[in-house]
Amino acid sequence: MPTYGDLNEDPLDREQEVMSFWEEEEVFRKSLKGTEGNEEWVFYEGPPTANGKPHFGHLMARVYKDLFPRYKTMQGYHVERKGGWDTHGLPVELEVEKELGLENKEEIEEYGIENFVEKCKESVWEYKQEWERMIERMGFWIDLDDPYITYEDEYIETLWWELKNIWEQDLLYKGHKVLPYCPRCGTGLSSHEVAQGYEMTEDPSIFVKFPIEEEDDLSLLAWTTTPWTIPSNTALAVSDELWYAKVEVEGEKLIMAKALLDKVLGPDYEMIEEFSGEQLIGLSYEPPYELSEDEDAYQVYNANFVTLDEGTGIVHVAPSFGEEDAELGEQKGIPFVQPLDLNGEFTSEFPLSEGDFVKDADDDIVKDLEEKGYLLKHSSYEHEYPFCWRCDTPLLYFALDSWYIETTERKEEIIENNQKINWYPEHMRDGRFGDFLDNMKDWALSRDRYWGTPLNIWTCNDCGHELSIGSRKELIEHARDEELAEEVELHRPFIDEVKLACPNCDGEMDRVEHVLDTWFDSGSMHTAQLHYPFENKEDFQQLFPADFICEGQDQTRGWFYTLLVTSTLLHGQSSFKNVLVTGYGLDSEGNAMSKSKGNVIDPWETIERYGADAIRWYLYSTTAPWKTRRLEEEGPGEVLYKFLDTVRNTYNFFSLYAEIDDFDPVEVEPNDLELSLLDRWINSKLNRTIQKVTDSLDDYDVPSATSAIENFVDDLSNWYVRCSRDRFWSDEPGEDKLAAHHTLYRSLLTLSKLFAPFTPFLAEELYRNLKADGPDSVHLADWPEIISEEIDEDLQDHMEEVRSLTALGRKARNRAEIKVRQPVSELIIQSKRDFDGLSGESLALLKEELNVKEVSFQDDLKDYYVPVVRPDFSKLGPKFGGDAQKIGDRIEEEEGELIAAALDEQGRVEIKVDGESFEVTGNELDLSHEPDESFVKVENNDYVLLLNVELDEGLRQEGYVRELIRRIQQLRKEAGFEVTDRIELYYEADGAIEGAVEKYSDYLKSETLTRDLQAGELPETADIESEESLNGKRARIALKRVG
RNA sequence: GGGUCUAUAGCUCAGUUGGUCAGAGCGCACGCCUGAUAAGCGUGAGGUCCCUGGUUCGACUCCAGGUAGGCCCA
Repeated sequence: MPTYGDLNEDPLDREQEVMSFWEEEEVFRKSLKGTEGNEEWVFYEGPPTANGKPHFGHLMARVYKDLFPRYKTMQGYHVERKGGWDTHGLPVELEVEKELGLENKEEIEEYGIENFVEKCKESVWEYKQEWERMIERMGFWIDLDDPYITYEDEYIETLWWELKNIWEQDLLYKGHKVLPYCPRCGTGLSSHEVAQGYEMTEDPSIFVKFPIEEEDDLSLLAWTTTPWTIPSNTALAVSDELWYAKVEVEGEKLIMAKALLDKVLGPDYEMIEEFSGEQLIGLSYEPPYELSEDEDAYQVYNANFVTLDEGTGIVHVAPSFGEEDAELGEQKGIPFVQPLDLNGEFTSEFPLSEGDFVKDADDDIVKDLEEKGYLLKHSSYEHEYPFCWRCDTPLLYFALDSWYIETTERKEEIIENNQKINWYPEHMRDGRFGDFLDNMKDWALSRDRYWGTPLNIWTCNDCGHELSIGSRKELIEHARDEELAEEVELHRPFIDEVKLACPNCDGEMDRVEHVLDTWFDSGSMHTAQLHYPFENKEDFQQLFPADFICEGQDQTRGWFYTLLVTSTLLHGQSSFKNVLVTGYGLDSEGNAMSKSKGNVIDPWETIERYGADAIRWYLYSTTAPWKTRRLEEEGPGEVLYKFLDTVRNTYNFFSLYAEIDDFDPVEVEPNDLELSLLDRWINSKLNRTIQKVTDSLDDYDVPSATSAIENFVDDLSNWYVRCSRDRFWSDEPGEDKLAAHHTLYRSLLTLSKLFAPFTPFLAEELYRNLKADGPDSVHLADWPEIISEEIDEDLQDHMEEVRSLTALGRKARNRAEIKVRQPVSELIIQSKRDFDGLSGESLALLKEELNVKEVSFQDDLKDYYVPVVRPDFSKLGPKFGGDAQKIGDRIEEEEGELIAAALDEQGRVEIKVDGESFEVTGNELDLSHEPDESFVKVENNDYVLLLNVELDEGLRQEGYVRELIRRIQQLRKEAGFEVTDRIELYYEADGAIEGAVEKYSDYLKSETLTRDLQAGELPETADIESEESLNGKRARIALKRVG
C-alpha cells in the first residue's frame, strides 16, 4: 500500500533534499539523455563574467532562462543548455590592475604582459564558485561541466575563422577616426561602451570672448564647460537659421544669439544691431591660444548642431574633442590641434599646463584666460559627460589607428534579419533595437590592450602587406617558426612572438598589436561555442540558430546587437529567433540598485529566508518579464505563505485521508469511476488550466501562466476540497469516496507537472510523493495533455452560479447576524436573468454551504413583500402645519397594507387623529415594498435573495449541536488525537442543550467519532475537558480517547 | 536634446479593439468558517485612474502637449 507522507514544512529542507536527489540521480543529465534525438529547441546562454559576484539582478533574466528550457524539455524537445563564461576584456584587466596596484599601461608593461595576462586568467574565475553555487541553489539547470570559455584557444580559433571570413568579405578595415578614448586605460571605446558611461558631473562654465580680426573691440561670445579644450579650439560654429545680435556691454561689443541675450548678459546691455547667422560665416577671429598655423583655422562655420538650448548660439569647436566637433572638422577641413599625449596630459605644445592631466588644468586655463581678458563670465554647470565606464576617467576624443567592421555596408541585411526576430516585448524590434540599427555606425573592433582575443592580422615590415590568419593550421603554414606556431597560446604576449613570412615579398610580418572588443567574443558564441567549423559540423547544423535567448534590456546594444551582426555577416541570418528581454529590478523606493547606493538586495539573504521556489514564483507571477519592477524583500515571503503553503496544505489533506483509506491510484480504473458534480467540475478546470498555461507559455506570457495556476490552486483548495471534505472523512468506503480520492490525486499530480518549470523543487517533492509509476522525477515527465472532452463550460458556469449564490447567501447571514453553524429554514432566490435554478447535486451543495433547509427559486417575490408607507414631511408640513407631526406618527403606526389598499382604490386616504380627520394623498407619502420582518433581503446584479431568519426550537437545537460538535473537534485537536481516534464524550449542560443533544445524539456521535455519550458529572479520567458557552448557553464537556 | 517603457487604493500590480471595470492580492477594521490551513469567506475604510487640452453621445482606455521615473542613445 502506498504511503504519501507530508510535504516538508520548511522549504529550505525540501530544496536541499531535492538538490541532493537531482545530484545523486543525475536528473539533469537524464533529462538531456532522455530527449536525445528529438527535435532540438535551441537555447543560447549569454555568458556572465565570473570576476564579479552574482547579485539579485542576475536572477531576473536567469529565472526565465531556466523556465522555458524546462518547459520545452517536458514537451519532448531536446534542449541543450551549454553554459558559458565571458572572460576577456577591460573589466578583468582593471581588477588585476587594482590588485597589483598598477596605474597605467606603462606600469603594466614594466610588470610584464605575460605575468599580467596570467593574473587576468586567474582573476576571471574569482567568483566562479559563487556563481555555480547560486545557479545550483536556484535550481537553474545549465551545463557548467562543459561550458564555452571565451579565452580558450579553440574558442579564439573560431573567432579568427570568423574574422578572416569578414576580412575576405572586405568588411574589416583600419581607420583613423576620432574615437572616444580613455586616457587612463589607454584605449578607444566603442559606441556601446561610451553609452554606459554618461554621468552627471559638475564642470566650470565659462563664456569666452573671441575677438574678431576685422573690427576692433568686437568679440564673438562662446560658451564651454571644458576649459581644457580651449587651447585646441580651431573654429567657431553658428547656425544660419538663427538670429544674432551685436550689443554693447560695459564698453565692449559682443556678438551672440539674440534669443539668449537676457539669459547670458542680464538686462544691462545695449542693442546695436541684429542680423542672421549667415553674416557671421567666414569671419576670422583671434584665438586665445594660437596653436595652429593652418590657414583654415580660427574661422566661423555653419553647423546644424548649434541650438538655443544653452550657451550663446556660438559654439566653440575643438575637433579633437567631441564627436560633433570632429565630424564638422572632417567635413570642413578644420585643422586638428591636440596638445595632449596618450595619458591625457598636456604636452610641451601647450606650455602653460605641460604635464597636467586635462581636468586638472581647468583652473589654470580659466585664470589665464581671465588675466588675458578673454573671459566674460565664470561659474559652474552640472551636465552629463561621458566617462570611462570602468575607471571613471573622463573620455577624450583622439584620432587613433583602429580596426573596424564595416557593419554599415550590410545595414540593410541586418535590419531585414531583425524583422524576422520575435521580440518579447514586441516593441523592442522597431523601437529601441530598431532605432539603434537605423543609426548604425561601423563597429570599432580593436582595443589597445592586453587581455583579449588578439586581432588575427599580420603586417609585413617590408612591403606593408596585410594577412588575416583563420586557423592555427594557417598560422603554422605561414610561421617562420613552425614549432612555436604549433604550441603557442593564442594570447598576448605569446602570439606576438610568432612572425610570419610575407607571401608577397618573404619579408617578416608582425601581428598588429590590437586585441578585440570583448563583445565580439560573446557575440560570436553561436559559432565559437562549438569550435565550428573545426569540429561539430553536424551539431552546428542542429544548434544554429537559437530558438530562444533571454537577457536584460541592457543587452540591447550589447549582446543582442553583436549576436545579430556577427551571424548576419557569417551566416546570413539572425542567430536567434525569439528573444525575451527582461526588465530592471528597482529597490522598494523605485531607485536602480547600485553598489554605490548600497541598496543592492543580497540574493542569499532572500534565498535563505524563503527558498528558491518562493523567489522564482514571486518573480514569475508579479509582472511581465520585461517590465521594470520594484522588488520588495517581503515579496517572496508572501508568495510562500499565501500560495505555496496552500499547495502544501492541499496535498497534506489528500495525504492524510489517502493513507487512512489506503488509496492506491494504481488500482483505480479511471473510466469506471462515478464522478460527482464537483469531480467533473475540477477536472474541467484542470484541463482549462493546462490549456491556459500551455498557451501562455507558448506566448512567453508568464504572468498569465502563473495566474492560471494560482486560480486553479484556489479552486482546488477553497472549493473542491472544502466542499468535498465529508466525502473524504465518511466512514463508508465506496465509489464516491474513491472518485474523490482519485480526482484530488489526479489534480495534484498534474499540478506538480505544471509547477515543474516554475518551482522545480516543490514540484519535485509533490510529484515524488504522489507518483505511482512513471519516471523518477517530474522533470523527466511529459507535459500534461489536455483532455478536451472533460472541459465543460456549462458546468463551469453553473458552478460559478453556485459559488456566487453562496457568497450572496453568506452576506445575508452576515446582515442577519446569524452564523453559518446555525441552520436556517429557507432561502428564496429570484434571478434577474434567465436562469433555470439549481437542482440535484448543485442544489445540495448550496444548501450545505449555506446551512439552509430549503432553497426555492421564484420568478416573483411579491408574496414575500409587504407595503411600507412612510410620511413625507416635506409635503405634509406645508399642508398641515402643526398637525403634520401627529399625522405622520399615526401613519407610521398604521398597517401599511391598509393604507396601500386605500391609496390604490381612491388615490388618497383618511387619517384620523384625536377624532379629527385628515385627507392625505399618495404623493405625500413614500410607498415602498419590503420583505416582512422574517426575511433579510440581499441582492447583487444577478440575484435577489430572501433569507428566512426565523428560528424555531428545532433549528436552535440543531444550532447547539453544530456548535457543540465544532468545540469537540477543536478539543480533539488540542488534545492531540488522531483524526481516526474514537472517544468517550461526557457533558454537563443547560437543559436546552441537553434536549438538543438527546435529539441529535446519533449525528453528534458519528461526527465526533464518539463511542459513548454520557450526560452528568465529568469523570476525572478524561484526557481533556473544557467549559464552553454555546450560543449563550453554558456547557462543560470532557473527552477521553478510547483508541 | 532624441528614442522607448512606465505612472491606477497605503504597498505590488490587473484592466482584454472606447460603453456595469474602477478591480485583485497584500496590509488595516469588524464579523464568519475551519478533522488540511502562516489558509479561506463576507463586510467596511481607502482612488482627481499623473496633469492639461482634444476627439466622442460617452475616455483609465484614443490623440496632442506637459510632469515625474526607469532604461537606452546623443
